[in-house]
Amino acid sequence: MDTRRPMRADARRNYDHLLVQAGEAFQAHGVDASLEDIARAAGVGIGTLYRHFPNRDALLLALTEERFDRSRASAEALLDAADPVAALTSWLRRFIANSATYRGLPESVTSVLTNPDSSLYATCHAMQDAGGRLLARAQQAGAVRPDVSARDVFLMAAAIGWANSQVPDDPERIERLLSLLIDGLSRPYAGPGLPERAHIVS
Amino acid sequence: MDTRRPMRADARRNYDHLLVQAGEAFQAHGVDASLEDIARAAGVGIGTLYRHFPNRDALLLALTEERFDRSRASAEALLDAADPVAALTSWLRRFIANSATYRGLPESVTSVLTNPDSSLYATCHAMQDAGGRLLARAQQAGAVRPDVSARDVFLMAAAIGWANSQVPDDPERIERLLSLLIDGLSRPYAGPGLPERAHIVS
DNA sequence: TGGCCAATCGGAGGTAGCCTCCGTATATTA
DNA sequence: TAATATACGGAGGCTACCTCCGATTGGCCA
Repeated sequence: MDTRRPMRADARRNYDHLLVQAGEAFQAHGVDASLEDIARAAGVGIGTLYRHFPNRDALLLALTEERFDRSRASAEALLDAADPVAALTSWLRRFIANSATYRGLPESVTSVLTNPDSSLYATCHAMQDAGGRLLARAQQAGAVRPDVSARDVFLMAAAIGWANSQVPDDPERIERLLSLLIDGLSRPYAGPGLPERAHIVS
Repeated sequence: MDTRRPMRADARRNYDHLLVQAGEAFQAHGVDASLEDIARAAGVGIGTLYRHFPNRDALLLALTEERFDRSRASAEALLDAADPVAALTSWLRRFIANSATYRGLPESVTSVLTNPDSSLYATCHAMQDAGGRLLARAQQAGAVRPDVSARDVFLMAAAIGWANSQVPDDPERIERLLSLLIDGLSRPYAGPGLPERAHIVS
């Protein structure tokens, strides 16, 4: 299948070092970390970094693609779960954790999803589609309001990841915000009063 | 009260031009717009920009302070409104619109709120405190779940502003996402089943 | 083993944006 | 009109991005 030669030993070594150092730099400084620092930390010239990874996104791709693909697989597995809302919740929790891996990653994820030229586009869309099926299932079961789109749900999930990275660490915060989102998604009590409240105009 | 002399006429003129051009640049390119471009557009040297506004935040402050202060006043006025949830909703809508004025502004707002040295700190905190009283009132009325903090609510509101700026314009989106948030905040129907759903672990 | 060359390396250098500093220009006041 | 406080402007030092190409080297073959 793969007709390309294997990498030369030095190239392979540098590639691996770069990935390790990029991971640490993104962890420490967010996805805007200096690429020259990464090259220096990996003990290679800046030209070598750019040859292996022609832009910042390529580096991000190499570091995150597998994670996003596992998230897609996880969504597909959860389609068989007993409780559709629990399945959706559990998958969203994972999606949020993924997109909060590095500071600035939620921005990249949402921008990738609207940019077909991005190398992560296919992976992210497959993940989103799989999540969309989880949402549709919960809606068909009547447990989630039917008027909400997958796009809006993912946006909100990414937004929770963003929010969490904006303020000092609080290990419980993601769970609290996710719970707010899930309650908002859940089909509200259809009695008098409540469901209309959100639509009152000022 | 103000013991300072009035600005020299040329200084005043330049100051005004800079503000106008900065507003347009932030509108067009987000809060990371090039300051050198702004100076050029205003017909002044970069040194003049920095004398009037020692850093980017000072420019942002001058452009947004009044808006945030009006938001505080609006929160205080809404304390007398008949329906506490409608009042909170209406104020959050305004808060979101304010923090979505420029791309990147939600980041600045959340960062200002955790940085007492920022010149916008006092204004933003006053606004947040006023909003917090609106939330407390809705909670005391039993219409909003009591276990949610003002901090989390503002974070989510800022996150909605962020989300909206990440993807192509959709005039209805803010309203849909806000409605999700409000439904999540609203005290859920206390019958069997629903309220627990959000807390199921994977 | 030795030599060749394609693959790989490295960093100089051009671009852009940030911000400071200080010699020059000018609005204001007397 | 002259003196002076005030304000101007942009050169220049810094950091980061990214490209290009001469120097280097790993791997293969005789």
